[in-house]
Amino acid sequence: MNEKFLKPYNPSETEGRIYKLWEESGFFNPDNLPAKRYTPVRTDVHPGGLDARRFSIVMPPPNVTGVLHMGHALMLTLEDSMVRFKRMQGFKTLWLPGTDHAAIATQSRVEKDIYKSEKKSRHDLGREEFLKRVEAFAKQSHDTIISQVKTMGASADWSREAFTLDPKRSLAVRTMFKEMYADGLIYRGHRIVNWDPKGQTTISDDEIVYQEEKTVLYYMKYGPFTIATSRPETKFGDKHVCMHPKDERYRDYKDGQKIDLEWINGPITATVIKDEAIDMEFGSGVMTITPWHDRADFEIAERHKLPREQVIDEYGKLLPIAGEFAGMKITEARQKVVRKLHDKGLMVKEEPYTHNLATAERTGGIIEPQIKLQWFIDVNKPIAKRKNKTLKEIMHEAVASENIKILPEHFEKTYFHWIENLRDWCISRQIWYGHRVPVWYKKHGTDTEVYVGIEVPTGDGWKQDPDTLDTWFSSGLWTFSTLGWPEKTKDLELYHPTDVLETGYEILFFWVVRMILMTGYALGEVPFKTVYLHGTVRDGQGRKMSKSLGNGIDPIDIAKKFGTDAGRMALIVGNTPGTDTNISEDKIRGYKNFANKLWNIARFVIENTKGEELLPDFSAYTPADATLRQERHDLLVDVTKDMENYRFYMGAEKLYHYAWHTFADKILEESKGILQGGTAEEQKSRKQFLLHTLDKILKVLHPFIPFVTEEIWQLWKNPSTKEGMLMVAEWPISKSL
RNA sequence: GCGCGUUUAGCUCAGUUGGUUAGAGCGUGCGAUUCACAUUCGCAAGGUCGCAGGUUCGAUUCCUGCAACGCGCACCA
Repeated sequence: MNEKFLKPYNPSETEGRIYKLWEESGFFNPDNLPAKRYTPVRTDVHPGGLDARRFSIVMPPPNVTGVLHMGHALMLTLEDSMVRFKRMQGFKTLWLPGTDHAAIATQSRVEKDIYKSEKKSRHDLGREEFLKRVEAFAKQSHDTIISQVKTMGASADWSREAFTLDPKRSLAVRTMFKEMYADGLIYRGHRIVNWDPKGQTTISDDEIVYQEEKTVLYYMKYGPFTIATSRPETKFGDKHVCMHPKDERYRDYKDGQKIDLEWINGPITATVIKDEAIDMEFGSGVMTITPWHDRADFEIAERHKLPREQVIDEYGKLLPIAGEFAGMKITEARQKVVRKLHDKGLMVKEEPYTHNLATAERTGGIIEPQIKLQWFIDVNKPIAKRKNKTLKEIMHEAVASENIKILPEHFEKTYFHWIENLRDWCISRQIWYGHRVPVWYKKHGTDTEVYVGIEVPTGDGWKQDPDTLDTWFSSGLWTFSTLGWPEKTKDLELYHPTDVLETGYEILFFWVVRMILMTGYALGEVPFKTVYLHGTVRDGQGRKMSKSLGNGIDPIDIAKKFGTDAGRMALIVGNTPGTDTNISEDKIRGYKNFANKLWNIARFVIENTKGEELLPDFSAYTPADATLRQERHDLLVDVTKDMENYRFYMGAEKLYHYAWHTFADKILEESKGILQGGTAEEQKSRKQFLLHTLDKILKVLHPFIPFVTEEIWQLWKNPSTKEGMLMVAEWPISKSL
């Protein structure tokens, strides 16, 4: 027996070495898996001769913005467990890793750093220099993240690693943009968008976070009417007063009627507008509209073809239309406008009011709706090459047809609900880091020629659109851009659609739906068959981990302190899909002890079976051992079912319980007597049972706790070839259930 | 406002299609332990399965209503 077993299991001495062993074997790459077991050609199942027994997952690419957190650790643990399980089952298994450039997040992070150290803005540096800085940061951050992903034991194929902004993915992005433009799905137009004054860019509806704000609702005199607003500082240009056509209180006022009245900065002429969008119950049932800075107002103005005027600039300051208030920040202007309204006798009353304030997810900036010329994806346009279905319909059908299953199932309702409310997707961003919009303009007198293409146009005078694309545009292509699209590669044919997309539920709308959209459009198929959504990892008391609370747990610290396996097991057990999970050092410590328990189980079995070889076909078990063998078999069948049905939380717990409280506590204890006082037959039977059980336990636990199981396996079996590694050993329940 | 989820032991949570005495980990109490175990083992205490109805031979599980908490979406000036 190896001397190592005389000491407790030491993860920090083991894990790096074992990972290296796996990596050097080449088996992370499915092309290198031993042909005999992994490439049964099943032309009957998959016409064209491709291997039907293949399994693929693309890794949700971590952002190159920071370091690995517990959410990543959970994602990696679940996916690695799936991948290792399938690999052992003999599937040609690909787990394709990568990272995301995370445009806004990365750019704002670097901007902040530069401002801190040099007091310079990106404009001080210029586009080219700034991008150099971002790329340097991204590179460094990438290296950190990747090494941390490896620390978690991820058996991903690094030879296929991708980055959302590398040349191949950029080609995919430009190709997609061009195709969608040609099909009329991508268009450019003046629309009201979410403007983030802090980040100096538009953002999509999904990048908004609403925060409750206690504020004041001001009632003001507007000629014969009383109007209510929480934002008096935007009202300078309001020259249209709206009410519901059926509102009896205002039946004497006709649509289009002109009314002269005294307003903030002097007399104006207002026009009456009747529109059904007005809520008669709210306030006085009358409102003025500010089409440039409010979506609902914008829509009313569109319906009635009303002029629109900008009141607030891109930095949140008032424009000359505000008269004496021009140049002020809106927060400052509000108080002064209120005072003036009081002075002029236009203020009727003030009421406390609670509403939701829209803020930018990444920068925290307060969103100011603005009308801007932007690029959009039309989600309601019939697509000729997709049987005249719209993108909305494509997304809806993918899940309604059960071509995609979402776990847990109730998220399917949330998914449909989201699609119903979906508006055109604004994809252009006024930031510098990211995929530049592949559109070039050339002026011919007053006309502008537009070129949309993959390559830079030839000839002089072309200027590229300054904007970049929403980072989710490139992430939306992830399942197929990573496999080589737009080229028709063997990988694409073999591994797409992927089998599982495993990610956090908070990212369902950002990412999962956009992959379904992009893939449905580009390939006419689904990007994956199953979506497994995991919950948020919280602290031991169920609080969100945050810097300010200081309650964060760093997966890399955990790996050092307790071992990666302990952290992985703690993340798996009791963690059902879609539900948040609490994790504490106490829980992790428990699984560190489990790794050590397994270590000692191995020591006991090896020590007590000296001279006995594991006989694969042994069947001369005593009746008692035959019963134990049947129980073990039933358990493994059960666990295999759990694995195939994504009940990892349950499979892992059952194995933990069996290994510790059945095998160790009962069977090993009982074996002490048999091995000393039993007959030769009894001893032989029991030794075989112990050897077989250790062998199988190591195999089935390997997907969850790969390091300690592989280490024991290596010390015990001392395999002469890399094919003898536990990582590629055969799953003990042979048939797929 | 619309929708979704949760409510089970002191704490954190499981409980797959309704079926014996409802489970785990941690914690607590008692005992054992140089014999695989940087510890471990044995035993024990502890639950009206949120509340009220309904379906059923039988409900923690299915249905309805209510309550508390959490989340998502939308938003009214």
